[in-house]
Amino acid sequence: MENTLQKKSKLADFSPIDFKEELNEEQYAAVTAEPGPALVLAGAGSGKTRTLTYRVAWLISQGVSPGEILLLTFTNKASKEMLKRVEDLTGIETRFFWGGTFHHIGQKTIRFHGESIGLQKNYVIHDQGDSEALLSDVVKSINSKFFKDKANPKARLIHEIISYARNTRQTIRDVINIRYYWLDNLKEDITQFAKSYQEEKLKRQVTDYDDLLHHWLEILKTNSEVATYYQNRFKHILVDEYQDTNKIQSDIIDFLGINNQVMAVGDDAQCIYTWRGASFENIMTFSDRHPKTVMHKIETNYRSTPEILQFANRVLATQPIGTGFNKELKSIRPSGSLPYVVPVMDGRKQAEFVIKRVEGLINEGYRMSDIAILYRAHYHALDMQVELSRLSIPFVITSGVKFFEQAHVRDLVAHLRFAANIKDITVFKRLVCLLPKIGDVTAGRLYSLAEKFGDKNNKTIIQSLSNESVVAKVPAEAKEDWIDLSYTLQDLELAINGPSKPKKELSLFDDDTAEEKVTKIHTPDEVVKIAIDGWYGDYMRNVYVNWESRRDDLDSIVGFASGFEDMNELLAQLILLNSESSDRGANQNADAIRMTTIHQAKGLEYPIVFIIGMAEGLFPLKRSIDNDDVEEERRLFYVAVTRAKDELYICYPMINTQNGPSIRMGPSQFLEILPDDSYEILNVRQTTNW
DNA sequence: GGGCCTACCTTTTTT
DNA sequence: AGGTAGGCCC
Repeated sequence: MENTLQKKSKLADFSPIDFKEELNEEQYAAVTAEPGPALVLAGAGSGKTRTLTYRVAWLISQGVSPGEILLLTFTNKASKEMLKRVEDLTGIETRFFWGGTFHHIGQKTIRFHGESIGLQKNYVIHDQGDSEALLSDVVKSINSKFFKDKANPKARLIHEIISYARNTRQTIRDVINIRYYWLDNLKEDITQFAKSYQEEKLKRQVTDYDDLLHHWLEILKTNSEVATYYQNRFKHILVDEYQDTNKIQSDIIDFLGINNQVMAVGDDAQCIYTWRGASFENIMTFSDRHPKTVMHKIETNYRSTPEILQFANRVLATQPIGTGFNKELKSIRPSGSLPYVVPVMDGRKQAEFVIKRVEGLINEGYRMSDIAILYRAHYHALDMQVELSRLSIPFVITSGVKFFEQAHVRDLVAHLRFAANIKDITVFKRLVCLLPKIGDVTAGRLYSLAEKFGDKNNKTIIQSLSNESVVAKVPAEAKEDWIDLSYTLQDLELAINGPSKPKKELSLFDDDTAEEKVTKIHTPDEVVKIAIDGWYGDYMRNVYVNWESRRDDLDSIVGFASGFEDMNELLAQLILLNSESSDRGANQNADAIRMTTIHQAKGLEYPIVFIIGMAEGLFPLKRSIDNDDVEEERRLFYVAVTRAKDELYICYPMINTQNGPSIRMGPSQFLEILPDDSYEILNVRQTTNW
């Protein structure tokens, strides 16, 4: 009770919010809804995030404490945006809420309660690459010749199948029957691989992304005390982008929301993650699973001109009948120009057009940061990037090479991860394979050797690495590096865990509490610094021509780490935030053109939007057409279109020069199907003087 | 057998 | 720019 009052007084420092004044009627109804299950259908640009954040503020104003609210989102970007706006609005720091992506909250729950399913607090998360590497090892250990047969799928595809099965909670047999029928003869093998893979991960104390959801649900289901705690603790569960939840995510929400406290917010027309198991069935059947659900529709669009909205509505109207909830966005803005469709010769000409038009827009008074260039796939933006760089036009690209996926960043993080969890042989291999003459096989052998030596002599694996008996088996050319690396790892192990605890049970006479005081456990940023100053810092100088800029990247991780108190939390974030893009070309906050994939632009808005590569085969992608996934691409197009506030340009190259011989292309079927008066065609040759 | 080097290809989207 | 198959060397 006192606690609640304190939080309220904090809010009181802020000017009180006049909910009625600041929201429209539709929004107000959703924001102030009575407790109970609610489904908020909020169309694009209708103030979905606004509604969500005001809902939080409303709940706080009603005496709910931040700790009783769970905020779930789908992507890091959405989560960051939402938490920031909640903080701006309520003045309450975001750390008082449980908020973040599903994976983030799952990770946290497992960190607290993982023992019951066999995971220690120091378990480590594997990213895509690690997961595939481990799976590949598992497959080889079961059938050493499996990958020798070129007809067999690669680890990547097998992982994709296993992942899809888990996210949709289907058996691997079913998934293969439906989506991978050509692998029919491998059903049993892959099922076996999946089982062993699962066991191996547990043994190694690692999880992949999917485990973060799976173990989370598992803990809730098998541990009624924990389940009851969270079910009662979270008085309000708010789920953003509900249309993009997959089966396991909706199961988690349903389970946590047993007391009818879920408010799901979403837009079925913007479901664009079915390839990851998202199912807009979830949103369509929400009220069946949550009886007495109150539905709120928010359809007033504040973002776009009537012309752009009409275009968007027409795109939706071309969906097959009965695909989603009926909705029609209503604009309140004054009329603007029709969307422009711009045929261009090729990627180069497309870039030229965009740049020329950008110059015009700047003269009209727009800022660079008002302009976004959206595309279906990273590689569609290649020409664009080249031209912008050539003319030194500032741009921020939130796609392509991801910061945390670059080799040197992963290498550095591998040090920390291995020191934190020495059972993780996958990450060990990644590290020592950097040394000359050490490959996958030798790395595995050396690991076993150190493990055995450690067991016998009551030392950790890392302590054993520099022992003569192990070093003796290291290839001559690698010895020097090996020893340096060992010392660095030993420093890290000490810095992370403090003085070594003997691996076996403590003897009765050990006074480990006294020991703890001798060496302090370092903060995460200090640990990162140790890693950079260790073996790797020297190594990278010899390997990378541009080692200085890479070194800067690593140094920036020290800064990132200083925001963390707990090493495990830092490591989890380093993996889960891997979509955090590097700010190449310009600073994130700089006045620069934004370039992103449509997926990453979801939830964002820009005065001016260029959609490039709007040709049949590029958007929808040929592959989607082949796989019968065109409807999802259409929703994606809808998302792209509804990002625009004032002006929308849709360009399509007529010749594809990407790989090999030039191929003629036509406009996207999504354009062809629209009535002619939905847009205006711009003939580039006649419009050279904007 | 194991590792290295070169040429090729990768991916559609994210955690 | 990073990962990988195929050919070659130890």
